Amino acid sequence: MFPKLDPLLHSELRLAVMSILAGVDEADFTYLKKQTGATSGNLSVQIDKLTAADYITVEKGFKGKMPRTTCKITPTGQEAFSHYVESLKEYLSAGK
Amino acid sequence: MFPKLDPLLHSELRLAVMSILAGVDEADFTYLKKQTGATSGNLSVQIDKLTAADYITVEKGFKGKMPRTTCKITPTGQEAFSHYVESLKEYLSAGK
DNA sequence: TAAATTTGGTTTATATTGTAAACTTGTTTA
DNA sequence: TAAACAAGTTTACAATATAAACCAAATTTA
Repeated sequence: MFPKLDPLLHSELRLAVMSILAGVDEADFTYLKKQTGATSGNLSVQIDKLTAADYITVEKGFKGKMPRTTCKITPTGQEAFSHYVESLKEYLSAGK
Repeated sequence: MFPKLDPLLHSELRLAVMSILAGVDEADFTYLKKQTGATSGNLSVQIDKLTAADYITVEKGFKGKMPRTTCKITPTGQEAFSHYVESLKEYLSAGK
């Protein structure tokens, strides 16, 4: 009745990040930070976790002279995100 | 863009409990335990938290000779649950 | 009827998480 | 060249979730 929710996605910030990445080709650290309102530290940690799970990939480069970190969702990540959304719906609709 | 999610509801077990209670008049401990698959200890703790927030009320009585704990959602709880569902939708649909 | 088992929980301890604060490295600006 | 800023990372601490241990009363069984 209540499917287990992927703990990696059941986190406010990681979910927000995945939600953004699910809709765009790629997004960089600063963009994610602005959109989510997260602190750099928190964002950095959560990006690491998503990367470790192969839900996203991170590429580090430079924009001019400033470092730039670009994130992209992977197929695994897309799949996990969709699955999470489906699971969650069972929780939300159970009350109806 | 990404509203803050009520931390009390953004928890797998508490969400499941609230989801059940949102749909019925009342439910007792054992029923909640069966439906959610939670351990007694975990369920007990989470019920306490929901009670402390006045999201649910708990009534203790007896069914025959055995103790029985009955839970009911409060208007505050209903409201918080609805609000959570609405907030969450913004996360889930952002990727579209 | 005494011992073992089950029911219906609560308390406590521990492992996991989330998050903020402090730090680093390099860049721009006054 | 000193101060302020950008883009992150590391670290330390607080909050959470969860399992394990415990408890009391009722029921079953030997």
